[in-house]
Amino acid sequence: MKKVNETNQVENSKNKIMEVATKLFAEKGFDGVSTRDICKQANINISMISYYFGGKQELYQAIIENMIKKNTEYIKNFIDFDTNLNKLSKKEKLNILYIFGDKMIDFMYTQISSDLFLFMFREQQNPNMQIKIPVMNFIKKLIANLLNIKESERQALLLTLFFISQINSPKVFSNFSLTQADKKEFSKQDIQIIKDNLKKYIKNMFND
Amino acid sequence: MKKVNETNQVENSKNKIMEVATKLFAEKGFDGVSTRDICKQANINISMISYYFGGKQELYQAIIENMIKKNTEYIKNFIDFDTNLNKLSKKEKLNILYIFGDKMIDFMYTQISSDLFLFMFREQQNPNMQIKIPVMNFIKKLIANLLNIKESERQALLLTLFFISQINSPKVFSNFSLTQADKKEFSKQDIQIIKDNLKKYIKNMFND
DNA sequence: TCTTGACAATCAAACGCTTGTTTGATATAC
DNA sequence: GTATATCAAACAAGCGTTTGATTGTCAAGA
Repeated sequence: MKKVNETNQVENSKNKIMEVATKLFAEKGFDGVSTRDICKQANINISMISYYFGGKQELYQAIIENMIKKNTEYIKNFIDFDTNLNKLSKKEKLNILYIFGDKMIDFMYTQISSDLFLFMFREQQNPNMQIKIPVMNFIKKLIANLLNIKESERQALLLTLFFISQINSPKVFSNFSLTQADKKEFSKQDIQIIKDNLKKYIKNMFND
Repeated sequence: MKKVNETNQVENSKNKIMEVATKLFAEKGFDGVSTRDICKQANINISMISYYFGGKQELYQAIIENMIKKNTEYIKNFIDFDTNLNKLSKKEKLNILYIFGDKMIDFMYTQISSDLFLFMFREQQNPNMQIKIPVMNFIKKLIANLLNIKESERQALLLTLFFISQINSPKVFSNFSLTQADKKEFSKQDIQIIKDNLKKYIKNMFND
């Protein structure tokens, strides 16, 4: 049966699949989720994943690319990736780092589902997937420009910044918690504290 | 055929399975590894996983428990979990935190395979597994004793400390790297820098 | 000392089940 | 009437586990 031949209908089905798949992949990882799981929860026929995306792997890829694209666009609202770093003062560079941390945390709480970040987080551990994340590359350049340190330390610094902002997302936080009592959402005050801590960390890292 | 009826032989087979399984689970996650993969690499018959451990899930559990036990024993060499925290000064408490970070980083580099940590790291994301990690609970108590802050912030702080020390393990670091060039081991100097940074972070967190 | 029988360790093969994907039919739209 | 979207059913491959046979070991009895 052909429902309604408007692109909307197709996009609705595709989006529904991606939405459910994102949630499930985030929870259980790529191998932990079956195409049947996804289709059942999305109320969509088994064959549609292959029909729309080509296969499970391609659906996975599509989700990650979509997520990175959204994050990149979001961060671009606050940080200009084309900035000539050499023309900036140290204070200005540091300020970009503050904004980066601030906005990444906001992004996790408001933009898209926080599942996406847990997803991205997990994905980075998969050696087979080497998708470039423009935001990360820019920040890495920024760090390189700020500090005359070895590549390895630069990388460690970048990862630390990235992780600190991720760890504190409710979803990630919740999954890493030790007790049930910890499994709660953060308040706005909590978020502010996390932001301040991250800022302190950056300041401490680059000013000493 | 019965090879040699010494417990050694049995332990050798069991250890071989655990060793290979740990490596593979760390690389690809629980669902990403098949029992056939494990047995093939370990040069051991398919049926032996069920024979020795009961099944794949039980093998997984055994590995985690073993890893946590080793880590706990190692850390106990440097930190007394039974210390009455109320009798310590703030400086002494901070010192325990420094030692904790220091030794955790050392542990990742020297004790056992660094795979184990990537494993544990990933494992913490699995909502179905809620195994208690004594080291983490002690540090949490320490933080609670050090700072009169809300539970959520305490938890965030604990996770941040734990993650920072984990992120910088060569294995984790390597998997999170953006480029091939980053995929290298750290030198002793690098490790010292990481330790110093962690110490600065702790100092900054608790002294301000 | 030799034989015997219970037991431990290992194996190839088979089990039933789930997986991702494909198929061919059917319904709808323009 | 052609193209699109959806469906139930079937497909081969892979999964974790079990089976039943086989081999090696060693203590006990002759």
